[in-house]
Amino acid sequence: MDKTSAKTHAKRALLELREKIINGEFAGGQRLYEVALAEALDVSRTPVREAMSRLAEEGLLERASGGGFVVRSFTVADVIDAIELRGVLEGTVVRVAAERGVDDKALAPVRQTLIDLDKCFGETVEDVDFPLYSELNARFHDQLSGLAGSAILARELERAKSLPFASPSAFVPSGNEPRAFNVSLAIAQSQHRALVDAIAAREGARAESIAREHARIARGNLNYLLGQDAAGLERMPGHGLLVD
Amino acid sequence: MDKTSAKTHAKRALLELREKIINGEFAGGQRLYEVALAEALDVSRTPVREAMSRLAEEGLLERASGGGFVVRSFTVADVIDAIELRGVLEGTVVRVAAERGVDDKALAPVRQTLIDLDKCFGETVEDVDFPLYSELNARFHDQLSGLAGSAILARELERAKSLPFASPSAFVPSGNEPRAFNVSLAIAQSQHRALVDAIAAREGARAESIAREHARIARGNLNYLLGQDAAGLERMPGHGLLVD
DNA sequence: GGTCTTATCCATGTATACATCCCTCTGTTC
DNA sequence: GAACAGAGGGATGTATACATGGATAAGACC
Repeated sequence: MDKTSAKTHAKRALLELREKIINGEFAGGQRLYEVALAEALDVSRTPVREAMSRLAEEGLLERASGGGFVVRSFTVADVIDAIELRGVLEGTVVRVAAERGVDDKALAPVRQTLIDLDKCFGETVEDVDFPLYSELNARFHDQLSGLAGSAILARELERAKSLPFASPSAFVPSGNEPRAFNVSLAIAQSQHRALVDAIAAREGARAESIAREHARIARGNLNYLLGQDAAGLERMPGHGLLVD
Repeated sequence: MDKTSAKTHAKRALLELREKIINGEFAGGQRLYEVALAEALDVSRTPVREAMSRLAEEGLLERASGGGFVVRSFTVADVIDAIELRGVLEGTVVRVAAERGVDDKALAPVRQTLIDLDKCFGETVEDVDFPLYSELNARFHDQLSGLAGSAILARELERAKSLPFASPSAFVPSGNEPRAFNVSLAIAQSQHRALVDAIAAREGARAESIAREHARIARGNLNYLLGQDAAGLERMPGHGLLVD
């Protein structure tokens, strides 16, 4: 959706503000002033307040004690915990899905995504269709959310994934990465298959532990980026939210 | 805090609306209209919008697709899942706390709460100080949240506990309950002790599984209430949010 | 009689004027 | 020189008038 064509001013303000925050145009911890933003976005304070309120729901802003909003800031430790949380919640969803049972009909689209994901891998380790993998990976994880048939669990998992660096596709390499980075994609895909098998076999504990380990790939990739120069970490989605 | 003395109209509206929702004055799924609420609360639409936005953050309201808010509604299955979620998140916090280590100084106030909780139990099974137990139990669980030293995990756990029926003290009996109900309090307290021991011994897996099992007591008590007549379920906090 | 169109109403969206509160800076007094 | 008081400015809080858009009902035409 083109952000300039959003139906209401509040929606447009929401899209623009979210983009600015994620792109790091505001420093983590920085306070946002209604009047200044209203002028910058060329709307009145009312839709700005509405947008900021929604961003607080998303977890990108925090309400300040004396009123107003500040950009939420994250340390590297927070990023690690957010990834851990996502893994725990995905693990819970797939465990519960396995325990309660998922019929083949509901599992079919997930299996189709697995087949599509396989097609991202070519003859050699270097030959990977990164953009397609990233898209299909996101689809796979989205499909997982609903498998437990629990709106409560799905909702909180979606919430956990909404932080840009906690998204399942946050650390998918963009190409020309070290060999080990590419190999991790093949490992991830084998975990995808094992996960679906465990759900189908109603092996809840296995499904849960695979999901948690799967999220650890993201943490590993984060650690790799941390070992690079400063420019490396800047490739992390939402790196502008980092402080320290 | 007296709700009539809140600093701003928005805060007062928030307190009053939250109370009305939890007490079931609005049916689950019912749409809330700004103008009607503004008149009922004797403020303008602006603070009402502000309050509703915060209630949406809390999870008591949902934003409707075409704008506006509806009271979030829960089925019994949702209540079960919310309790499960709380157990999973508490489990994660205590596991991570155990893995990362908690020094004695940080654990001391938790141990003090354990000692205080013991004092709630008298000579006989029937002799339990319910109000005090409920208060101290809430304190114990609040203290757990911070043990992992993770703001991210603590925040999401607090969020999960904010649904009235998912709170750790939601199903603490109020007195004159069947013997089995009272016994469950003693079991819960023994789990409290085992939990703290596991954290101190850095036994993450044990701590996690105890926390999950501990949450199951709430589910058991819910099932007990479901087996009673209709009046039984009405003693569940937030029963007004239930549909079906 | 059915369907399409139009008018009206009601709810939220938006802008804006004004209120209020807090913080800061300055000036005066002891 | 220090401390308190008052003034001023800037931020959010609030009320309200008006805009907009969707749903619904009524009426007219086929």
